[in-house]
Amino acid sequence: MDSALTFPTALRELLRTHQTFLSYAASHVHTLDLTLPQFDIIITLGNTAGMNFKILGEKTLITKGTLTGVISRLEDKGLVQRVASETDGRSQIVQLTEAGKDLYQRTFPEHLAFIYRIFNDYSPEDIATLEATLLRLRKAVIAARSNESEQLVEETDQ
Amino acid sequence: MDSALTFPTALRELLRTHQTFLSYAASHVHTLDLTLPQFDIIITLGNTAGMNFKILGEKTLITKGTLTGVISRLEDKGLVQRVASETDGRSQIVQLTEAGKDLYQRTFPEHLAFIYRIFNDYSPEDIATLEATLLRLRKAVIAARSNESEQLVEETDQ
DNA sequence: TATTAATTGTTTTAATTAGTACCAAATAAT
DNA sequence: ATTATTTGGTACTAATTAAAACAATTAATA
Repeated sequence: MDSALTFPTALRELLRTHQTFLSYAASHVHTLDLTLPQFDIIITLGNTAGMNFKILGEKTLITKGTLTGVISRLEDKGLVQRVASETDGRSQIVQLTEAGKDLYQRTFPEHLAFIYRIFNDYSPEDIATLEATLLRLRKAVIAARSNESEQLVEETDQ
Repeated sequence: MDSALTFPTALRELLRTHQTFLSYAASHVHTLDLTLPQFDIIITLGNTAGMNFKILGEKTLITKGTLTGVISRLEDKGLVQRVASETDGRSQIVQLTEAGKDLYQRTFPEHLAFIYRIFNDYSPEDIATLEATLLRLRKAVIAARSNESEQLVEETDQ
């Protein structure tokens, strides 16, 4: 009767796997004297003409407040630059500088190889299964979140 | 030829799923005026006689430096207390206060129900598959990490 | 047109995070 | 018994994070 009284193993495993992966990825990125969020910006901007904070934040999962600081530090390192948008007076376009493009060209393939090493023993089908399993879980969380308001109504008459 | 030049979808999905879950869990925990790490400490200490920083850090995935601050803030709130270990002069035992036990008893079942709502459409087999899929990925990351030194040797003769 | 509402990015605050250095206590090695 | 090493927790720094408040701009509406 006590099996329902513990935190779900699957979710603990999600947290542990996430942490293990981040630390693996960071071990490579730190050799470039960059943090993980900083490198994420570099590879997101690579081979593009740049994008505004809103889009960049959506792609990297970094919220706008944090993004201001991350971009500023990359600007201090001379890797990205802010350019005022011509079409929207509120928008700043972030793009790689020449040094940023150089860094991207030089390090991204090597980083990808480092990351893909994880899937050494995975078949393409295994990878597809992994993606589907994670996507299903994310959608299940979103569904639970949607039901939150209904539940709140139910819980008021206790 | 360009399919290998993008960040793996499966890992992007891992990051997105993780973030979505954390934000879901936080939406409940914040109603208790606690942060996620703080609540994690409370439920880890619940129904135990307390434990030292080392074990507590391993269970919650919080590194020792961070743990000092989290425990101090919970102490300020009167929910946990530090007690010197009787068997090891270096160790501090962290345990719930009466107020902490009250909070745990009152909120943990409700939190679990909130979390388990995610698995509404999962069969027991689905959950087992999810756990196995995540565990396999974590072990694959650990394996890649182990091979890191060998790779470094190979890469020296370029 | 005038007003209101929504959007974009910055700022600020409190907390967490990883990492390093540090201290005291405990254990191991000699 | 002494020395060296390891271990447990704290202190400190730089960076990230979420959240809220804010100014400037744009969009929507009356």
